Amino acid sequence: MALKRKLTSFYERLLQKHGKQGWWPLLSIGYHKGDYSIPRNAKEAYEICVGAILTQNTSWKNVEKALIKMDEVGLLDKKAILNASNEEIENAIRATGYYRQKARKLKEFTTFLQNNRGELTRDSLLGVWGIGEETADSIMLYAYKKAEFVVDSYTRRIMGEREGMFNSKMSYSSIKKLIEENLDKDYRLFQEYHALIVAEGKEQR
DNA sequence: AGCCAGGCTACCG
DNA sequence: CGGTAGCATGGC
Repeated sequence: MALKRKLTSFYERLLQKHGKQGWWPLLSIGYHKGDYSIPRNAKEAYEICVGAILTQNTSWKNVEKALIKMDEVGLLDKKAILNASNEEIENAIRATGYYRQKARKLKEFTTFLQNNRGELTRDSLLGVWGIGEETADSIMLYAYKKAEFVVDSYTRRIMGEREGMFNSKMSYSSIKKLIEENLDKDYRLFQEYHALIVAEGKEQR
């Protein structure tokens, strides 16, 4: 099939050009190229989830500042978030913008985690206020190593508009399905692919 | 000195 | 269903 070949060759091209990206970055080790064992524990997984929420329509630079501040004041922790006032959280994450909404989102998500000790699913995540399709997929893919392809604005622009692999105006779920049906369902491939698309997308500007 | 970031919800027709 | 205003700060 044509799309299958395009997806594979485009991935190879991006890999040649940008190299392995080492997503998702953690405060403790930064990027970790070629190491797909991250996260290694629940605390690291939680940091990824927090980052995924904070980076909604926000540059990673600003998210990093917020994560560092959260860490400094001890808020990069489930129990701490549940016990903190909204104002305390807002102060730590102000640099990411939308800080009132995001403070609420962090609380809603963390409450959900606590009430949900079993296996985390994409559908259950979508029921949490503040978590939409892209954030759910980012969390499943990078925090829980599940092969869920992340579709973002770069995916639409680069793969859709520029490379002509699909109509960029299609729904999130249609694009996701189309891509997933034509790639090996391997979380490491999905992690690297999405990170490479972002690298390519950031470059054009 | 604007425009735009690794989106989502609420609400409209 | 699809389309869009509002959310908000910091970087370039």
